[in-house]
Amino acid sequence: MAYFTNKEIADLLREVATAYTLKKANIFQIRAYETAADAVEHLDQDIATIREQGQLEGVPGIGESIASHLDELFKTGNVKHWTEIKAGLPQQVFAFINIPGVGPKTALELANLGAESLEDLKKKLTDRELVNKGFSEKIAEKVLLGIQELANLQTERMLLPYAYNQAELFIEYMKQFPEVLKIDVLGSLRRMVSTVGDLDFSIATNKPEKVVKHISESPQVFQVINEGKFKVTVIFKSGIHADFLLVEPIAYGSLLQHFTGSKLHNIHLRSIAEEKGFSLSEYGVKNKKTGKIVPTKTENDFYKILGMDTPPPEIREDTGEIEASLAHKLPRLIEYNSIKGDLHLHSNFSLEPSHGPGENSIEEIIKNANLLEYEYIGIADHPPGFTTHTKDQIKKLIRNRTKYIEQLNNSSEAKRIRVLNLLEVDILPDGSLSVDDEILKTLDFAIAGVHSLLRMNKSEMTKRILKALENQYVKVLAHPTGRILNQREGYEVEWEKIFNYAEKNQKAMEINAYPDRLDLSDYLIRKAKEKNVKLVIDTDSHSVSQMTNIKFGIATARRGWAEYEDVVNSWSWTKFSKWFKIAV
DNA sequence: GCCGTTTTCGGCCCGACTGTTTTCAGTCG
Repeated sequence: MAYFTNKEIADLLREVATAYTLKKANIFQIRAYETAADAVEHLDQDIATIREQGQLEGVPGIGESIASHLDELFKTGNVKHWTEIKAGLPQQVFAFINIPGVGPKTALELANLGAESLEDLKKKLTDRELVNKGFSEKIAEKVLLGIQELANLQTERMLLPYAYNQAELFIEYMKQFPEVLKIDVLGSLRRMVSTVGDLDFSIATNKPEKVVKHISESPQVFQVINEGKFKVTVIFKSGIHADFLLVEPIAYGSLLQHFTGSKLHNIHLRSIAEEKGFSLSEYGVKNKKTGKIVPTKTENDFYKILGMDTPPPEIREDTGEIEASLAHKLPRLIEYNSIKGDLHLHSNFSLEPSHGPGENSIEEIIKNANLLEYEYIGIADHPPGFTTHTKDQIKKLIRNRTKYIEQLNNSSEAKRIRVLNLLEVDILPDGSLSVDDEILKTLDFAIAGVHSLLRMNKSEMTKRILKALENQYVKVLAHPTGRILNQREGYEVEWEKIFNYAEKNQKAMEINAYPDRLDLSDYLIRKAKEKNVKLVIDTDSHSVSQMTNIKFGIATARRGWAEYEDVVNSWSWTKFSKWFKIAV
């Protein structure tokens, strides 16, 4: 048995596509491998797990043949058929195709001219050795830039909030320019994917030349990579890559639709259009009989021509939204303004917490919660460390905070907002909690999370979490998978068991909106929703400035198809307190 | 090689930009 990550499998599939391309195979066979590579790369779960469950062929883009090859790969570590296809091609070709701007043909040409590795290629391009052998000078320059870019690419993708804020800044700047009639961010950022590679912008304008010039000359731009009449690619001084697509206002909706993607959504959409006699592009919907293109001003117009409702950008991943749009049965996703309270907030109350205290007082948090128009909030500090404090000390410290919160709730100033007395307790390796029941019962409820010994096998971790959830005072499982984006995968858990238990026993799963968590992931949110498990969206703020991160948690919930009924803290206080069995 | 409200065959998304092409190939999104 061998182990492969999704990325590794995607790379292997692309290598086969490359080999097929160079051996002039059927274009559709090549495309099938490329589609499969994209599908695997964008999966939100482990392909190895999917295979264990016998579900490989359920992945759109993977059919009987590729599924059996993948099976062979996992069993033996390689695939005979793929080795045969790749036979006779220089190995370095498969390294060169990773260079932006270099495809199969160029990669092979470079290898045939004597470049033996990326390092060697860089040297031989810089020395002009390959140019002297007849390689195009201009392309050589592009390849050198590409090699530089590849080095940058191998650093991590941007976290969603960072990408979002960077895009907002540039949009503000562009809006000052009178020829920019409309500007939006597109691509994975518009779909609110948890990490973002580069930024795409759409611009409606009647003077594209002027706008192109304005972008190229903007003080934020470090380098212009490509500059056409309707398309500009630049690198910002921040190192971020950005594409700008320009179109006249009458076709703006088509452009928005086209570059929001996802790619898989669009490919599926085009096959639907094909059946109906249409052809789709960023310029509009073309009637194939008359050859006439109908530009669409809005996305709604675009989808309407196809007989569809407009799916929210967050769910355009070809995971059922196209069928739902056609049937006019799209989910009514939770809205960005529908959260009534953030339950996971850390204050600076002197509780001598075991880890990270918050920066602000409970009063400051209340003030901010009022600005966000919340009805209730949860102060969920970490409890005092049980290794550094005696039981009596812990009890006393928590009692102090309980009294303090009671006073706040009784004072006239806090009347508008109900402050919940919570703690974020640790789930210890054996599934017990870091705080005794005697103390937990003085709270409104407890949020429990795994913070130590993250590497545990799947069934032990499942037992550990289940045991914690069995505690009657624990109502929420914090950041359930423990993933840290760009740093570590979540721990492995038998989610089906956890979700079944949670549904039966009124335990909520948290969607933690902290920028590098976004945990649960969109994929697991959808699984939870299908089991009718309730969710809460929290920010885990350690400073009041972080409380606006809630929108990224909502976005992730929307990506998981979550609706109002699924998210407990989108409910009014009356309904919310009833579900949590909080004495009013 | 994948896929199916024309399902086991016969189709398969669409266009911009670049380079060097004088009508197109390669790459990208």
